[in-house]
Amino acid sequence: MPAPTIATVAELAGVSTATVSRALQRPDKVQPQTRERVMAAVRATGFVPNSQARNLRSRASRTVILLVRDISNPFYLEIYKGVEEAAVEAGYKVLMGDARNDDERIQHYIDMVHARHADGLILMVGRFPEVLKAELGRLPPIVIALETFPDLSLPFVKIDNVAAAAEAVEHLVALGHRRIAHITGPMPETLAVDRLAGYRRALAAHGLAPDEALVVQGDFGLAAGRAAVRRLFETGTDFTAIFAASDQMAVGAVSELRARGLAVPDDISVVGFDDIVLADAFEPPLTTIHQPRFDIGRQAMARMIGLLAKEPGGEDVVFATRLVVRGSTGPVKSDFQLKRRRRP
Amino acid sequence: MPAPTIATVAELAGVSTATVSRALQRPDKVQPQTRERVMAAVRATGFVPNSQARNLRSRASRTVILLVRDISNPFYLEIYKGVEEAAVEAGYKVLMGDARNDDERIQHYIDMVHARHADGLILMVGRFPEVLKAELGRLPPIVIALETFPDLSLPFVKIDNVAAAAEAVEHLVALGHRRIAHITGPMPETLAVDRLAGYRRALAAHGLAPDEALVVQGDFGLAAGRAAVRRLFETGTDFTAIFAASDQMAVGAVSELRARGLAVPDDISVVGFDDIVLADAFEPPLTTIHQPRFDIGRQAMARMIGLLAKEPGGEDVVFATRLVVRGSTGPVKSDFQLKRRRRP
DNA sequence: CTGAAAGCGCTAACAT
DNA sequence: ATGTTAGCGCTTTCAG
Repeated sequence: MPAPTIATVAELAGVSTATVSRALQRPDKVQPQTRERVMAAVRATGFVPNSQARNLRSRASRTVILLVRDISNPFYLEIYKGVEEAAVEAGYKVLMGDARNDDERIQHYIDMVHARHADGLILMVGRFPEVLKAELGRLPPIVIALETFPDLSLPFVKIDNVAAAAEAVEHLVALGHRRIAHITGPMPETLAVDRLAGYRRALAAHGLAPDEALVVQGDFGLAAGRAAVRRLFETGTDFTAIFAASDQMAVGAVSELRARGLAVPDDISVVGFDDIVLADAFEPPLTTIHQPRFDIGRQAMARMIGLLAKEPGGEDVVFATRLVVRGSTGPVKSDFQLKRRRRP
Repeated sequence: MPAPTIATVAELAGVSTATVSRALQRPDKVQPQTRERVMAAVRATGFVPNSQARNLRSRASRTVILLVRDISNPFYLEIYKGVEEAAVEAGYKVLMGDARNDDERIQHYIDMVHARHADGLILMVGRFPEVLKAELGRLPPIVIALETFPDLSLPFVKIDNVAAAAEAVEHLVALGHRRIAHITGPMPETLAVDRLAGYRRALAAHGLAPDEALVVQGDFGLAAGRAAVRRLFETGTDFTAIFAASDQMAVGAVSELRARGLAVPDDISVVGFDDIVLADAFEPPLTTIHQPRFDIGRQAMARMIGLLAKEPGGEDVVFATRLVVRGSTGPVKSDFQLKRRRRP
């Protein structure tokens, strides 16, 4: 037998299809006893409304695309969880897209909004997609999460990266470190720029002269952390601590330091950023900046729902971060120069 | 102005809407020059087909739900990537659902198939959902990935867990270990059962007597790895190596061993399962079983696409795994008992 | 090869 | 409060 439609239910309940629709969508618009008859018929037939027909008519898909920079980064998992939970509660679906910094893929996901596969876009990508710049006038509903694009005034949910980075560096300074290296994110993305600014601000606040040799560019990935440490050694730069703009890079840095016979934190202290799931299981447990990922996800989706419902309110939110001090940072060692010479 | 529809294009091209539809869907069914006129009109209007209207008519959603056991496990990321890539290529979308071992959530995702939000289900959950058992006769298209449910004959993509687990244990035996503990997955799920079977098979193959005190149940999560080690100590069980049924548990176990003053691999060797992204950045780098996650994801989606297209073929696939030997395993130490007494 | 016309299953507008 | 009617935008017969 074919799947029951609204007409099947209407016939069985002895009402019109419009009444069935109303009983299901706006129960208060129909008399209790009629509603009960309809509900009984729904149960009897096992009717499930066809969402496509409904969406076609109501011109909505009740789907949101979460477009992330790089799906391989476990950082996004907790965010997705928050987004998904808020979505399910509100009867929305979430498609997660992997931007891979690839314009073609980004275009693909944006086209999906035009093709009515999705109603809106939660962006967590490093730069504002070129394809969207072309049509700034008629953008689909967009919420920016974590990232920011200074020129645009779009609703956002984020953290204060400058302050968080400064806090991380303050922590190292308080431990006596003076030669603090920084592994940045991919410049000139705002995330990377802001964290670098926080690093510089903290140094300046303590009268420490900036040294460009201490700043190495990365891309948030594990391999970049390793490469950055290699580079610091190649340039013969002295340092006793590293502030990495992501945990993945911090982990890579620790791994490379160790390969060169240096101990963390005994020889070099390392601070990360993100507090990924395995940060506290790592050896040594990683000192890092914790972000309330789940809440960020939930809030981003909540804003999106407000946007789609054309509700007036909706405040941009800046979430608080906190420094989590674990085992990868310790007091500076004065005999570092000696140890350094031992390396192969 | 409202979004252009197929009628807008038809008018501009001076053809009927049916011809526009054909030019777009089955270009070979329309004369080259007509097609060119249509395409020009499409470009001129910026027309994007409304997927909802199309799907309503063609009774498909071109969407697949990937239902995973626990989204927090980074293990699934690479699988998702594989699924998503195959999906995008074939014009499909992927919704990732978090089962959380919660029947209500699972029900929610299954309802989505009935409501035509999705065409099929790729299952990566520990047990076959109760809600589906009730309707074994008219199941939606389902592909089982990684997991297996012995009673059901559904298309699957998996690895040989028994053989892989046996290989892991063989490796420990070859290093001289005789007292090898095993931290299982959640019993009685097939994944956990199979890996335990592989562990036992390898022991038996070398004439090592099974000892139930060496087997501790876990749930694949980090905390379970820690708890399992605590339990081994509480029961006063002797062991020189651990085979954990997941990397997350292996990491938890290492962390707990270290907290008790034991070194890995000097005092205890540890083998994991999965080869998660951070496995080789971990200290010590984790010896583990590598699974071709991306390919498993791709293949699962490929099978689903075949299923939906009602193509005849479609072979069940068993992917090869491989043992990756890193730093967390080493030769057994004979003075282990002595060290053991030093612990707090 | 192309056009006319009939829906897919639902909801919104307009009646009553 | 309920019913009637008219589509949403597309694909798919069926004719020609």
